[in-house]
Amino acid sequence: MSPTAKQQLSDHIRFSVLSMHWAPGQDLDESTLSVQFGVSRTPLREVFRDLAAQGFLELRAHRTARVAELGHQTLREFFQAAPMIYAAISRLAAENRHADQLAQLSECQQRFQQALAGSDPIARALANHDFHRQIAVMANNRYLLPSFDRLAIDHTRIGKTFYRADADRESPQIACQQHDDMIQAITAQQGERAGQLAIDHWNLSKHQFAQFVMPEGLSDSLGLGDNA
Amino acid sequence: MSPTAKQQLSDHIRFSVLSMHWAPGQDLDESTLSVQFGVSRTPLREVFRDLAAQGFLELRAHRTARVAELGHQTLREFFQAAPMIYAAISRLAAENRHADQLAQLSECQQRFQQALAGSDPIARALANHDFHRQIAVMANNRYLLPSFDRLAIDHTRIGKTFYRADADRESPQIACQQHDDMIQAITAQQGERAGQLAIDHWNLSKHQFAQFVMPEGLSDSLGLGDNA
DNA sequence: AAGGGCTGCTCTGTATACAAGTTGTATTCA
DNA sequence: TGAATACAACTTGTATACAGAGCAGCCCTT
Repeated sequence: MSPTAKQQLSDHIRFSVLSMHWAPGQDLDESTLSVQFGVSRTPLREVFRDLAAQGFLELRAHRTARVAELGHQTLREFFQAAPMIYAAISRLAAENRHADQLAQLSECQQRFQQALAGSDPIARALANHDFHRQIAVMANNRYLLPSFDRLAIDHTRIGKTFYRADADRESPQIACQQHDDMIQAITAQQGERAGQLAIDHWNLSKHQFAQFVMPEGLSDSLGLGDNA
Repeated sequence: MSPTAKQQLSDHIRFSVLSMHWAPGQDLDESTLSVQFGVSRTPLREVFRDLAAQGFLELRAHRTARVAELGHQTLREFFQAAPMIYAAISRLAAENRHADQLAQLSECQQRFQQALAGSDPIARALANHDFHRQIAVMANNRYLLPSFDRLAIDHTRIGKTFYRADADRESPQIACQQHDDMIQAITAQQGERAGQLAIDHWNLSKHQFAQFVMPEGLSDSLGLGDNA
């Protein structure tokens, strides 16, 4: 077995989940994947456990592994937790970032801009995902990171669900500008400003979600008012 | 193999870590534990991975599993994240709790009071741990729970580190009263009040930590001022 | 004809043997 | 005498075979 086979498998699953190539709730077959990646079931199951802990998959005893569900209850919990965690992560990133991490963040933003220029919505979503995760790494807090990761996974998946090419033609540019502002605030170690920018960024994202028709009454219960 | 052997193993490790019976950084031997609990290495390693994901252990490739470290950097991150998460959890518990969960919370508090009456500091710490985790469950948010769990693990371990039987004779009673207040706020679904009570509770806990001599300069950097 | 239970199949969970990597130790050379 | 290197013992990682639980389909009963 190749030394990177496990990593390739893990990357493949993460990509398939984030891109919604695998639908929420979809079953995964151990033996199929194990032959596909030339890995035996033992390390494959370890990968499953790791990814389940990170929020990509769900494991149930004596039952097949599944892509993490994304239902009404999940959405409700997502909207309750996201703005708070995002603001905290952004503030801490400004306070705790190391100078050598700033270049990496700029690289993420560059890749995001390139993805915006392109036409692949999945590439956009993943570049955006990487940008925000880099900020989370710079926040340098092992207690907040697992929550952030779970939020980011579902944020990317929800974004894919709600994506419409015909609407919000200007939103990506606004988001891009907000990214630049966040880089600036983090570079200048302006924690409060970084936190506020995260809220603004969240509200933009939420606005896109809100443009869709929600199941009756859901819109209110998701707290779609402004968090500013 | 007994169907509960894995659970027993998992419980034993959790208890050993939380009680500080196993010191932070201590190595764990797979084969010893596997014979001790009558489980083969395969399920044992799965337990290790789960507990590592929850913050009890740390796994490094090709190296022995360890009890999660608890150093200066960890403490710093802990003090940055704890008040915010605790307040959010408490507020959400008040907003989202189901009526049938209130009885369980009261039971936890009862057990805590019994532990206070007793003389075993570890039993106190674990009862306190269970009480707060019940609140976290009632918050009913899958995104915040992993962060809370990691914080609670280290909070309990830090409490054990800083425990002195000779000091703070009245603190446990204050904490107990605060628990009762939190139950009241959660029962009445007063989110804001529950959040404030969590902050108060945190400040009491922090005060106990602050009574100890910190490594030079650490006290300031941990944000030991009031969060109220 | 419909409901419940039985049987057989499939997939998950576990044990064990083997491979690969790491660490400690001893030996050799400068 | 000290350091570097090769070797050996041990630990972790992986593959595979087997055991046991869930699930579907069928038959039997009512």
